[in-house]
Amino acid sequence: MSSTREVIIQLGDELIRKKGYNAFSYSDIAKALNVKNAAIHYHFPTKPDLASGVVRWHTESFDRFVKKCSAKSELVQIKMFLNYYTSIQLSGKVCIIGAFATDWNSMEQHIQEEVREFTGGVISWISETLSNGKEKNLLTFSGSPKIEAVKILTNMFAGAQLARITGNEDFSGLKNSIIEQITK
Amino acid sequence: MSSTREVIIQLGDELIRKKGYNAFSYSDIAKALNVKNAAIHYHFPTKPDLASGVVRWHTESFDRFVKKCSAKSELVQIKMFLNYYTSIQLSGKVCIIGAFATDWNSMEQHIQEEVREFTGGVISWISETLSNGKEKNLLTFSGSPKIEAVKILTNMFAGAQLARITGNEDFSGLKNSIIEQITK
DNA sequence: TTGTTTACTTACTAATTAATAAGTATTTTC
DNA sequence: GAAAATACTTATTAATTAGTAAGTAAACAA
Repeated sequence: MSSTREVIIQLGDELIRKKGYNAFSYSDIAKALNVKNAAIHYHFPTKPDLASGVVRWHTESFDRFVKKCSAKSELVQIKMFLNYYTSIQLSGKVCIIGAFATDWNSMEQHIQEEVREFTGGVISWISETLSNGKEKNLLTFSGSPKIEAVKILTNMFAGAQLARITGNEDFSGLKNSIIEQITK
Repeated sequence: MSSTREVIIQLGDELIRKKGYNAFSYSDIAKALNVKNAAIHYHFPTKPDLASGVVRWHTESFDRFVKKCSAKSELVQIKMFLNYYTSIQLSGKVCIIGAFATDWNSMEQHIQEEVREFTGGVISWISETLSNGKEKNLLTFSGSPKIEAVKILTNMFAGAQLARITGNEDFSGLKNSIIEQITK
């Protein structure tokens, strides 16, 4: 149960989402852990292996999130999802979907598949949550749940990116506007 | 007026928006132009100089866009803006704002300022166009023009990013939903 | 206790990177 | 026609990169 492996994933995730996949190197992680580069290669032979580990961590993390809030009302679930993105924005990161999207064409196909699957899962969850909420008359929106889900996701993940450039004042406005949109 | 300089900017722009700022090198451009690396350094001594040239090109390009559609109705202007993003998506690129946003913390402060100014200009233009359209009863939306502008921009620029991952079917749905939202 | 696995280090390679200096041919300017 | 600017090439540097091979020390398993 090497905890080093987990710490490497955490540091890799932070670097990918703060600096970008192609802007960090194994030595960034090695220096932070006070070990040699080869120690990182021991746990993750190649950089795509580390990327894969990071994506898997997000998949597991999102599964835990879904489980954690499954008992709450649909409105609360969506609000919790928006809060997750707020914490991303406040920590100066971007989400893993956005981080990989811009570097997409420099990523291995294998990693693309994993990111694709993760992203599909997130969109499905939002869609279903919106759909269930509408059925129970807890949520209101026009158009298909899928399109509404994509709208919310793009607002949030580009919101976190945009906040780096223009500051964070717009982000909370964006978030409130989404809640208004699906509750009025 | 060396056209090489312009071609380098075009190639640099394409590489930044297709592969990412940290995923391309001067040799990518040099090979495409069939010249030596040093020839690129002659026109743009450092990589941030090239990034600056690319951002300036986008600023001038956006100014031309604003001028070109200033005589049209506000609805048409917004539609033209959405069409611009559609062409980005179809060409497999992301917009310059999104491209720099994810690599933000690996960019020089000087470049960050230029991107910030460009982004501010884009948001202002959307806001004002929405605001004018509302006054003339051509457009309808709840909330402030600024928030609505940020919503549209995030939908579009994350939409182009997301389309890389999930395919382009969602993008047109997103676009239609925005038009519906501001016209009904 | 012996052997094997784990988690590293040391030491290295080959490739790529951004960047510079010095030289050259062509064009432009005075 | 001389001087200077333009647009490169050749050649090189120093740094960084991802990745590997071989060795080691400690924990663990039979």
